[in-house]
Amino acid sequence: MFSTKLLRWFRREKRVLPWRTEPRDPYRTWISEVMLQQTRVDVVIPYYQRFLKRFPTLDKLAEAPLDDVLALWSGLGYYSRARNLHKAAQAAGGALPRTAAELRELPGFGPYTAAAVASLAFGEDVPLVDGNVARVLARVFALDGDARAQAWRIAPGLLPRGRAGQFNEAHCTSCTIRTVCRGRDAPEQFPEPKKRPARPLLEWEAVALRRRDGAILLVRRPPHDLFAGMWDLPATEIKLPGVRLRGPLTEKGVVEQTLTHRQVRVTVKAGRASGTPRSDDLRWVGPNALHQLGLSSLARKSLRKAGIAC
DNA sequence: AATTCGGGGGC
DNA sequence: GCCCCAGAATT
Repeated sequence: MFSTKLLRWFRREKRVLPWRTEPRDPYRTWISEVMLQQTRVDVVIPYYQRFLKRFPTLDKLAEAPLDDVLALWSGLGYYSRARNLHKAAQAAGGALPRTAAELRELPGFGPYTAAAVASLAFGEDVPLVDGNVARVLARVFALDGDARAQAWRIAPGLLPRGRAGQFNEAHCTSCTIRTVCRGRDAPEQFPEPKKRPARPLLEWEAVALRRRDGAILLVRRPPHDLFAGMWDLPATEIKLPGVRLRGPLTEKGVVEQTLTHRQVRVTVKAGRASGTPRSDDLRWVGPNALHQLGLSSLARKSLRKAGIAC
């Protein structure tokens, strides 16, 4: 009997990745590579489809308001990726540069993404190192210390000239170099496991204020803060200039979200209010507009806890 | 060289 | 609940 797990695996392996068009499109390659940073293929695909539908070209992305870009990124995490994507689209001036060195100048292009776009979409002979490459090379060569940095040093020598794109994208269905792999007998030892940092608890109280017509009061989170630039329920401690509370707040419950470096816990309250916010970062949002707004996953959890579909 | 920045899936 | 992770920017 086949397990459902096996079937799921089989389906995943057969799946067509929508950014692997022929010929390869630089814009699409770029978007997919950025979305795939720290994010699984299965999660990315629907986001990619929606994003490409809304921003089919570099120019469309450059012309779009940042808020629209963040809205399409809502739930994907690491929102600076979206802000940098937008900034880079505007800086590119109509077309992406064709070399890794030049791409590296654009915001959001680190060593990996620059090499990926240059080799996959423009055919440049440059190697790349992602987490997988670093791990494989760490095992094959028994690298200790900073495997990623050493892998970048080794990679150019492994690159078949003229086929960098093909080489960089290849994935191992089976390992054919076991016999020369120096980490074979202790694969878990290479690369050295990282020590995990503590995860301090970050806690605040937020309030879902509803106007008589059902609109919800949302605030834009400040830059350089967690979820920077995303919309959220206002914390009860912040001032709400122009907004008047109508009646008491009632507690609706607690929502939590585990992030890489923090555990976040938000106590959600609800109440009624009215008035005209005297700030661009504070606005009433109709219940039907919530789904097309740049909200973090935690913000959506908070809204649902307050009984608001989003 | 460390720290920060989200989130979901496997078990 | 605890594990993992397909990077970049900042300090």
